[in-house]
Amino acid sequence: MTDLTKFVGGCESCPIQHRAVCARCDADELDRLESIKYYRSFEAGQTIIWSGDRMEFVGSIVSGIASLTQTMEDGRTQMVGLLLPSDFVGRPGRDAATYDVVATTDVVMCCFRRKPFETMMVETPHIAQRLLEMTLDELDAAREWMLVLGRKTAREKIASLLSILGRRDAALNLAGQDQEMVFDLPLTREAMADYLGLTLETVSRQISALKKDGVIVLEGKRHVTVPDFQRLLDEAGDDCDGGMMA
Amino acid sequence: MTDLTKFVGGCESCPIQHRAVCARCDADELDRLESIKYYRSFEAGQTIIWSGDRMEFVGSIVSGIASLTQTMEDGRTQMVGLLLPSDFVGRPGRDAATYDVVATTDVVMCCFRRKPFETMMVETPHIAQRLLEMTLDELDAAREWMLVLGRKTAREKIASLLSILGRRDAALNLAGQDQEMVFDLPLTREAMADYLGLTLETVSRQISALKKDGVIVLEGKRHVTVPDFQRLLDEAGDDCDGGMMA
DNA sequence: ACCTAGAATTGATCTGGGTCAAGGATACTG
DNA sequence: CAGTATCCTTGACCCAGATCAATTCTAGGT
Repeated sequence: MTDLTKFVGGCESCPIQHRAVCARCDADELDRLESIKYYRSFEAGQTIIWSGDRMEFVGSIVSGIASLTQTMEDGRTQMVGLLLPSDFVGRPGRDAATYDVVATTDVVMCCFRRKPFETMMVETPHIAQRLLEMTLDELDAAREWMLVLGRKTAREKIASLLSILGRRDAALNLAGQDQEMVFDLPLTREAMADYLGLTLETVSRQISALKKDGVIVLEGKRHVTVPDFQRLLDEAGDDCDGGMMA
Repeated sequence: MTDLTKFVGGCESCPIQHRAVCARCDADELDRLESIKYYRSFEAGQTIIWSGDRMEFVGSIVSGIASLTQTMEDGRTQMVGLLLPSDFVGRPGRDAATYDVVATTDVVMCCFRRKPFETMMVETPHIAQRLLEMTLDELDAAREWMLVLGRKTAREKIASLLSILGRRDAALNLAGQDQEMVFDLPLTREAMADYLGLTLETVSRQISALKKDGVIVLEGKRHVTVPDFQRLLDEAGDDCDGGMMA
């Protein structure tokens, strides 16, 4: 269980304060939020919310990675969202969850009791404004992903995922652009397959192929080095940028 | 060119007034909107907005169907959204369009000049609230579609699309649930293929197969009858509902 | 150091849907 | 009412990625 005491100090030391749903709130508003908020942690693999369950809270990912997943009766599953620190979980105004939310790594969440949060959303435009912004970004990311799922080859899909993960990591670490890019894969091969609409065998084969071709260098199974990021983008089939992940 | 005079009467006679982004506005707010609004019509096949272009306006689809489309350099295209009457076009706060918007049928739009609209959004929470609601719905639809693109077979994809189009039509015509469902396909085979991540040949083959198996009855190439909607849902692989389209 | 279990790789084979190609069906135009 | 353009269907063949089946890594745990 992750130690939560380091967070209870309050919002002024919160690592996601500038990007989360509360980013625009002033001191008063943060005070009100504080009264309906609590922290929870989840271990890797644990399901945070089951699809169909009543949602008691909404909230933000503080640290770790979670995934939104949809499953058909016969077991086929598709990941429909990757939730990173500062991303918002839950849908105000809806009683029941529509997707499974699963902790991919250990996760700490900042939760708000749902009903009071919804009330507050009506009264404080700062929250709704920020949530709209974040939701529009997520919609863009989802649409970017529809192109990946619908039209890209397996190799392009892997390259797309790696470029997103790498870009995200670079943004976090403030790394320079042209230098070598290094990061750890936060996903298992199976999770990547669920994200990409592939089988885990195909994921494995394509990663091996990218390694053989020198597009990436692997150290162990998870540690990735990208010697030439532009090369990776070319492999992803992205004309220019390759889209963002919220 | 569609006759626009029937709309200039104002918002009180607008067919989408209860579902569009202005749905929550009171009379004063509608007056303000009126001052920055104008109607435009587009013919089937015409591109309403080009990806990368500066966006001069945002707005609502009043009648007709448009599609959001993404294209790779080599020509592969993926439809990432289907815009129906009352759906919102454009992203406030963004200068350049990220997708092509193409009129699938003849389309009439209610446009707002972008800059004044953005100003108004900050000042009148009713607009932002409604837009948030609509964006969340679209995000759900996009995620539903990711499952279709990533994990469903060609036959399931076609059945999914038909069930969405049928459901939408039924909602519009207030038809009873258990009776026969009849509607016209608003999309060409190629547009369906672009939506489903398939080729037009596969779309044609699967439609023929569904016809042969009695899941649907075709009259001409566009007029569809669904004798048993539950059967269609089963073919779509949807456990219960099959998801909504904004 | 050994044991176990999940994660990953790699090979062999199969198949759903893509590709290429040849017509049909409508509908508009002159 | 032929001429032609668009949309659609159908057939033959092929290949990317799925499926089935072993191994091989790697990280804990004892």
